[in-house]
Amino acid sequence: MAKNLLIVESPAKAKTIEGYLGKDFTVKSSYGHIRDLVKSEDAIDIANNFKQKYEVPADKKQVVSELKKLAKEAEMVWLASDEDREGEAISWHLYDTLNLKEDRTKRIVFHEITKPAILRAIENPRQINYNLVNAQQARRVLDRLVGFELSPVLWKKVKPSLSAGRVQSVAVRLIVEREREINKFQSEAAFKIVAIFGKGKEAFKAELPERFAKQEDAEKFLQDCVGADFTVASLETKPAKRSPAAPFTTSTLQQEASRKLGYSVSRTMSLAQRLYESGYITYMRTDSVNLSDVALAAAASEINSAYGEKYHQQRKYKTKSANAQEAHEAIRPTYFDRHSIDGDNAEKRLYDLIWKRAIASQMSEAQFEKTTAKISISTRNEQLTANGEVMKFDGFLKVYLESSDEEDENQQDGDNTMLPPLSKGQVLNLQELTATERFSRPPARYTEASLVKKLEELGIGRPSTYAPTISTIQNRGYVVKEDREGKQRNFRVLTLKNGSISKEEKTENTGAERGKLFPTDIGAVVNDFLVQYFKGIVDFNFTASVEKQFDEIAQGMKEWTDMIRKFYDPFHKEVEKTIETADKARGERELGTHPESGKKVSVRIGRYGPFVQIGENDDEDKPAYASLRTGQSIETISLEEALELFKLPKKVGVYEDKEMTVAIGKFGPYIRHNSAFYSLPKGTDPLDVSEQLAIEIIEEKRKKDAEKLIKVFDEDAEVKILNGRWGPYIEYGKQNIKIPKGKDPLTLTFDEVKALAGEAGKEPKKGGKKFVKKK
DNA sequence: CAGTGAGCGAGCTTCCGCTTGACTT
Repeated sequence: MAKNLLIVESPAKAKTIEGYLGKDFTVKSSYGHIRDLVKSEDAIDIANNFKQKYEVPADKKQVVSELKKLAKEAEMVWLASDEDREGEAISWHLYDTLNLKEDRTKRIVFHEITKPAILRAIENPRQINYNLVNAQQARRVLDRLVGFELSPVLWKKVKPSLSAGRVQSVAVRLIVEREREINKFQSEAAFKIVAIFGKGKEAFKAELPERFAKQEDAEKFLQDCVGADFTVASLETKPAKRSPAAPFTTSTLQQEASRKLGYSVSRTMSLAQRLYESGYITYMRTDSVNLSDVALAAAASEINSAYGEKYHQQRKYKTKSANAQEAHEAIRPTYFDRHSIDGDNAEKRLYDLIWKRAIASQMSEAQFEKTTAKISISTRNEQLTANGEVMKFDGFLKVYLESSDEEDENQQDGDNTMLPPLSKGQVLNLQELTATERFSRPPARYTEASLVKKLEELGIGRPSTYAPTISTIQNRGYVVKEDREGKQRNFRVLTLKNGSISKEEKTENTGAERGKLFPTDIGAVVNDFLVQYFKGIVDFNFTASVEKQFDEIAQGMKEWTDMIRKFYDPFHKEVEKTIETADKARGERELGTHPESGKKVSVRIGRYGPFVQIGENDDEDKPAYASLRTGQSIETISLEEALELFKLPKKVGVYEDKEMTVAIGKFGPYIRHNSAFYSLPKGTDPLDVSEQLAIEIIEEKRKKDAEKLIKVFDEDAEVKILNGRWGPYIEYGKQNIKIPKGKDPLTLTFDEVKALAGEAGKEPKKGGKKFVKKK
């Protein structure tokens, strides 16, 4: 039995370290926290100085009992959890739970998993820092108190099962407020002037820095340019440079993987986890941009041998975020000379991104020569500007270019172009001059990754929680990630060519979105409720201000119970007051009156989501109801759109003695007939479907289904074999079952099919929970 | 892929941060 037991947080880390330390050390992992507050109400004894009640969760019992056993046998236990608030608390929980003894326990820390760093740590043990532990307890207790007092308020005032918390509620607020900014945004049009001079290879573009708000001014400008002289008025050449970005942290990795590879935040994290467990990269949940000395040296030697010494430039980056805890290194390849890895395509691409970013971070800057030419117009006072850029030395750009969030349209056609040789006073030959109507753009909706970026800037959330937070706000129904179709918009283009001006109207698609975060109505209502009654909690600075106090606790300058008391008492009062006085929040909005009946038309949130109501609840004839459709919201729906909803579902006729009804569902418009669904062909207006057309659609679908059918097993046709997109499969009630390799679908017997259904272990899904009245 | 939409009834829900697998498609 080894004399020493060393405990870290992550099992992959434990493996690596065991290799560094040899036989005298057993290295084990705690798998993160081993204890948490109990789930029940009495987790925190508020009257008794917020005394906490902890328990070892079921899935950690085994880890704890193994560690207990090993600790008993070891001469010395080394607590090597991360050097941050949570890590210190993990060490203390271990100390307490494993019943460790002070003289046989040492606390050590390292920020990088390299042999020298580990050995140095072992040479410099210390004690558990209880100030830091207290800061963690304050954090934990505050989050529990906020979450478990606010959520029940929402259950009472909005809807059951909702949630609120220090982090998620701010994330939702950001999305709700951004959506409102976009909705109230008034786009302004202006004409942008672009000139093309010269021909063929010598051709280049110049722009007018100003834009014209009115078409007549743009037209006047083009008029004036007919037959005008264009002369190079000035020519300026300046050197410019660009420096590489810091190596990845969790948040920047998520952003770049989203922009460059199109990965969702959770996909990036699970791929990174696999790379980490395979030993290809360092730890992927980090807020540090720091590289170890070992890594700096390895990167240097790799760059020198692969690209030459002039491409190397050692750089040490400093974090920009105020509450970074920097317990780990930046995310980097474990070995810089490993240019590619074994793995699936997605893993390879992510590794490639990490490798390039880390290597580039240690490379020299790229050098450019930027040329600006100003071009005067004989008939006008304004000057056109042409920009050219020539790369003199590629530096880090040899391997990596960071992408940006803003798709700036000026950037795309203006920069990175070369100008032909020009001289001052040179007269230019105008090929074409255009005035194109351009529109100012609303702020961009958040993607998962840009939301993470924003949260990090606000100091809200941690590397380990960005991905789960994004899932939570979607799971609660506050936010949806969606594509939305854009709208057609006309814009005008005036062109001066060969001495004459032509006008044209073109169309473009605008406002189309892919994979963006949209608030739902329930998200908006919950947000407004929290902003109204708990402004302090959903304030963007709330986390920053409590973090400051946690820091003071960590430095021993503040008592954690005092801090929590000062927060809790007034907060709890607000909670009680709100429960007592606040009205139920339903986000109700009146749209106007029904043009025929004169009844009130309103929208609000109901048990099953947002809906329109025509008439009052206590009217003699019952009100009519209709649910809102995907993409519609309480806040933006118009009276006309609301009334449209009542035109469907619509009975369009009878076929085979059964009614056909047209309606709009989750997947678009459809015909319902005899409890079967038939999608309408694209482009068909659901209000315009005749009996004849409906019958055609149904017969067409049946014909196609019949072609797919291979074999029917029972009379009700609930079990059959079909030809699917990827080959034959069994339809077993509502479940689809794959036919195993080597089985011929034509010779399968009913018993074999039943066995397959059983093997798959697929019981029909049970319906939602139902309330059973107690007798 | 329906239509539903009051309050009542009983007993549920919920936080943030630190870690991985065990699940299904």
